[in-house]
Amino acid sequence: MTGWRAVRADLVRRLTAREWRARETLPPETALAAHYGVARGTVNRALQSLAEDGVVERRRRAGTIVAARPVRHAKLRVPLVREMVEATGARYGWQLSRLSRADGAVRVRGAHLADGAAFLLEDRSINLAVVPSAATADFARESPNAFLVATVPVSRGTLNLFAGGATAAEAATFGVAPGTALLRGERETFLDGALVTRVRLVHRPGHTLTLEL
Amino acid sequence: MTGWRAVRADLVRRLTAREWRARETLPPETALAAHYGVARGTVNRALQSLAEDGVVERRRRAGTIVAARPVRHAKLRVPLVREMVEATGARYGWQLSRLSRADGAVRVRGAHLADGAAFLLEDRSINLAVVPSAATADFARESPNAFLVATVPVSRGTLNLFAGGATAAEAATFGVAPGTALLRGERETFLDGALVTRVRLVHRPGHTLTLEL
DNA sequence: TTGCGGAATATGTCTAGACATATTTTGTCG
DNA sequence: CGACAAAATATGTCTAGACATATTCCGCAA
Repeated sequence: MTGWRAVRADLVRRLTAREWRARETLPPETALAAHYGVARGTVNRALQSLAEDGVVERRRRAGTIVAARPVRHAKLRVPLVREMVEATGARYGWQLSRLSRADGAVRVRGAHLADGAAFLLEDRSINLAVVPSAATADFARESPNAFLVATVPVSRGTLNLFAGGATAAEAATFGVAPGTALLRGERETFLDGALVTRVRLVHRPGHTLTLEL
Repeated sequence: MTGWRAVRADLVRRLTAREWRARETLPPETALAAHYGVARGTVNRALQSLAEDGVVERRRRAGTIVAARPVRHAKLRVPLVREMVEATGARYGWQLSRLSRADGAVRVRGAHLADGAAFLLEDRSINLAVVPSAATADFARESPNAFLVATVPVSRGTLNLFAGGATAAEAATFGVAPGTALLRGERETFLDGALVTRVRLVHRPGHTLTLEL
């Protein structure tokens, strides 16, 4: 088998065999191309792939070096709420609890359900300046997440994760004692620098968030 | 400006303008190449980039469609412990508490410190079959993370995040009441399908893990 | 109508060559 | 020795063409 994946695989093999140490430079593309008997473009593809995974760092003229800290930026798969629920074999549902407007934003509070029981509480505000159609969306029927995914196709943002004790209301919702440790999150999504939505999430007790890298 | 980045940027613009809806197919590469006045390879680069970011999905013959769930697989930057500590302006430190061996693995327990105070507790086991040199590493001086990063340059794995109440020992270490909500993690790293290391992490009270996407 | 095989088509990838761009290295002049 | 210009070099990217591969489409036969 040849091709850029084969070249990449062999470079990974040689890297794990420690043929080159951290901060050490690999041979230039032309040398690797001659070694593997492929065009430089093929080696370039393989090395760019390794660079994207943070395994190597590349700079013009300086060459390609083994990254000092490998898994700096990794590719993760972030599961969607609906998928998380259905992965447990439960039926997914959404229940709106409160809907209000203030300061040019729609605020939606509700719960994602698994077989009718609270799975994830959500307190979201949506910027009407960026997403005017949120003013007329039917959030009783459709979860704000589903609405936004269909409305804002591409965006960037941050996700903060932390632990906190359950408030009295949360404890009642989940049927646990107040103060029970809960996984919380706060996510902000931006489009062209403008805040699209900010959401506070509270996972049900014992929930585990799995990230693959 | 031309080039694949410009093509990508314009496609993003057209996608955010909803020129094509979810599940709808974009024009084929040849048509886009003609439209932008570039070679097909340039359009291919732009579309592959969008596909990697999960904005579109591509299949041979079927064409390129707008992804139904945009942020399915996103590129995140996972911060290193040392960077997390130093980002707060504190001095980083590592303190080994226990070192033992069992079942072909080294078990290392210790704490990452911020200005001398516990920042993150770590209970790790390292598979000696995959990393024999872990048997002789000096984990009192060097944190296992630093050792592994230098020893195993490329790997894949999973990270589970959840919340849990502080045990009596953890509460004493952090100086809080037992049962205080703590952010916990369990990370497994694999190399060629073999488990390299498994580590249980306990963050200090109030800690926030930030992921950028 | 249904099943199946071949034609059509969109993406995947490779090649060879070329030029662009960012650095580093080297050489020259004070 | 130091500053600065010129040369060298490694990666970034584009092009045009070609073939590979997966999938869909379509027509024909049972």
